[in-house]
Amino acid sequence: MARRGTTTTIADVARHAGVSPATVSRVMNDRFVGEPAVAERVRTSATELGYSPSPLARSLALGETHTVALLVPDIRNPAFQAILGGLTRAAARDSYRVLVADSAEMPDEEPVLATELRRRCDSVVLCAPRMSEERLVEIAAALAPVALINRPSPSIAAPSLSIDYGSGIKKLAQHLYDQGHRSFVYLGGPERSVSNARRRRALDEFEEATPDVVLHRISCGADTEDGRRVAGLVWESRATAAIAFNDLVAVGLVDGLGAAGVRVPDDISVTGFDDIPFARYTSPPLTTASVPYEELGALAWQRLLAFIQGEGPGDDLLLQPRVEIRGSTAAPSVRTAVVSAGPVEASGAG
Amino acid sequence: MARRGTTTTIADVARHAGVSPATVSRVMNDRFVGEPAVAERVRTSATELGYSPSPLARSLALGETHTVALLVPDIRNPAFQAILGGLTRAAARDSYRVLVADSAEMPDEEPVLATELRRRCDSVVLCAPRMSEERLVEIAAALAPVALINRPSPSIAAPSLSIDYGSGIKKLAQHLYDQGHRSFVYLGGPERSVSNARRRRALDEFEEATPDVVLHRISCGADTEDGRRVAGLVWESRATAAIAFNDLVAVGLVDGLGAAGVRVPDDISVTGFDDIPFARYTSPPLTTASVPYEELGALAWQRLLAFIQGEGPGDDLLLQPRVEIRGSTAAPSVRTAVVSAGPVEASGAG
DNA sequence: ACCCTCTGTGAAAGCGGTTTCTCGCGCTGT
DNA sequence: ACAGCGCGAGAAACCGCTTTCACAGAGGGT
Repeated sequence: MARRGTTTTIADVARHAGVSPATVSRVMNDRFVGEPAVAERVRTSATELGYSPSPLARSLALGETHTVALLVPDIRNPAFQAILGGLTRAAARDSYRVLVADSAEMPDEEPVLATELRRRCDSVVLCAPRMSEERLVEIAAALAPVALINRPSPSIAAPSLSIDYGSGIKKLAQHLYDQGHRSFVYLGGPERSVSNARRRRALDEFEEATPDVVLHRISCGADTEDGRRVAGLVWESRATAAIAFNDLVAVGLVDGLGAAGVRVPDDISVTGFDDIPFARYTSPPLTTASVPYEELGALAWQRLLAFIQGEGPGDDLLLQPRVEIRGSTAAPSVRTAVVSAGPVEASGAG
Repeated sequence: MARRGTTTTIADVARHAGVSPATVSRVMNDRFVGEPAVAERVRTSATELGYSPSPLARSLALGETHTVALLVPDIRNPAFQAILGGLTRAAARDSYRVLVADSAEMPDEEPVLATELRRRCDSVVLCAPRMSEERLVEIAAALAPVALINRPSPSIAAPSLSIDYGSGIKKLAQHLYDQGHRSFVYLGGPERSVSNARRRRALDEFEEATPDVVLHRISCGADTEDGRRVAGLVWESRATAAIAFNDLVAVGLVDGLGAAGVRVPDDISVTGFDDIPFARYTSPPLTTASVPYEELGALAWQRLLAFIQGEGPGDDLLLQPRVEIRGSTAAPSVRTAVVSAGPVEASGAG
């Protein structure tokens, strides 16, 4: 904000043009219907004084800010950044701005953060909120109109856009199965992540449907470092294929395995999830499920705008990931499938 | 914004507590000095009615929004995303929020965008603005207090934080030189990028200081796709080492070269810049100059906050990149240094 | 008893716009 | 000539909060 008295206000323009503030307002908003000469006078005064209306004052008077908030659990996560990018660019086309906030993976902060954000904005996009369904429903009214990404909620009237993680993870598992793998290990994401729960459930179903498969589960996390940390555990599980929560974990896992002398995919296959821009450039290139996050952000905006403008929330959108088969998966080698001791000398982390 | 009349206002609380709005305001802001019983009454009324002050109205009255804008040329660039992350988290600690905007690499949009953003915020951080110095000076007053990232401007009183790209690129060139390379090609970034100019100038100096070096220059871009596109040109230049504008370009280049059968670093060495999180996981891992972008964002906030609070802008901060030597650089092979025709059959793109 | 200070609270004027309501004026119809 | 109408533009209320200023009442000094 400029120092008091520094900026030119609507009153200054009105005085300069010899009209009332109301007239200036009307001219500035193309709502003026009177004599063209008056409008012209106002316009020249405005440019002469370098006037532009205060968005703040307009927001207060109009009750709309042309701003939308995005709340993510971790702004450093490339997937969320991609969503942010898509949302920002799409919203910009309708001259909306995006306010970002990051709950730093603290679910308890989310409700208060979201509510506070909402007061500054016309709407808020909750991206993969970790808060409980109960809390979500609690604050839903205060947040409306709100959009949900990767967190469908049956009891809230809001546009909801999600990735079908279940279908994606099943496709990945099937791909590994088709290659001959029978012993899998799943590296789980954040405990309270809904998308993690989706993956889990899908794997449960997969396990049930294919009884000759053994599926281990490790609680891991969502970050590269998490993947690296559990490399030792993964190898010790003797699974021939690791299904990582996401690409970051997969990349960390591959790196951690490599540091311990385990080769991918020769000794163990690894899959990621998300298809972050760099997944194709890792060594080896990562087999993963491609998720159009940027598009997800853009679509969220599209739906949200319609919703803001009074249309219904629309049906839940469930985007299908597309499996990208790359170099990090291969048929299990006989050796690793049979020999119990692997090429690891000192097994990595605990 | 909520529908008119839906939210409870300060007047509602005042009425409910049997006091004046002024008193409520004072209580809510811990500026109340009267009878404790009154304060207590107000507080219970407030919680009972679920009241929280409108940030918008406060902003208008107080002349401060507790919001800061970040303007970047391309929100999808990981370097800018890292800066955004650092800024967002640092600002959050002081309960400030970040409004993001993206000029989509259109320099002419920047001044108007920045000015508009500034009206909504207490301050704006210009990240690598592509606009001319002239324009920047023109709008500086309207933007103040402003912070500059990767774009020092001698004539503007503002905190300025930059990466010493010149020093970084020289270190990379020196590293290649030490390995025996004498023929370099530089893949230039966006024409109007100041950081690109810095790199260019440093390479000019390097060329002058080491006369036995031949340095080609290719105009490229800042994205993976740009790097891939010029792979053919790079190989045709017969340079034994390619210095890419940044990691994205380097990654694209390596990929484009690989597609044409050129191996890195066997046939040609490649360096990037930035050390994005994935640089160490590419194939081969990328030799690059590590830049602490997240820290840059955090430091920017720190300086900006001090500046907002009336302290001086402080000295220009020049962060030194640290060269990370990885697998994408090696001594030039005799073959590629001598033989004019390379392993390419149909040279890649034009 | 009186004046003066001090204290707790409210009234009102901002902040910078938008919008409803009103009013004066020139025009038309009879 | 006069009622009625439409039109152009201003006055004023309002959005929700902060803050200055004023004021009533309590308390203390002489």
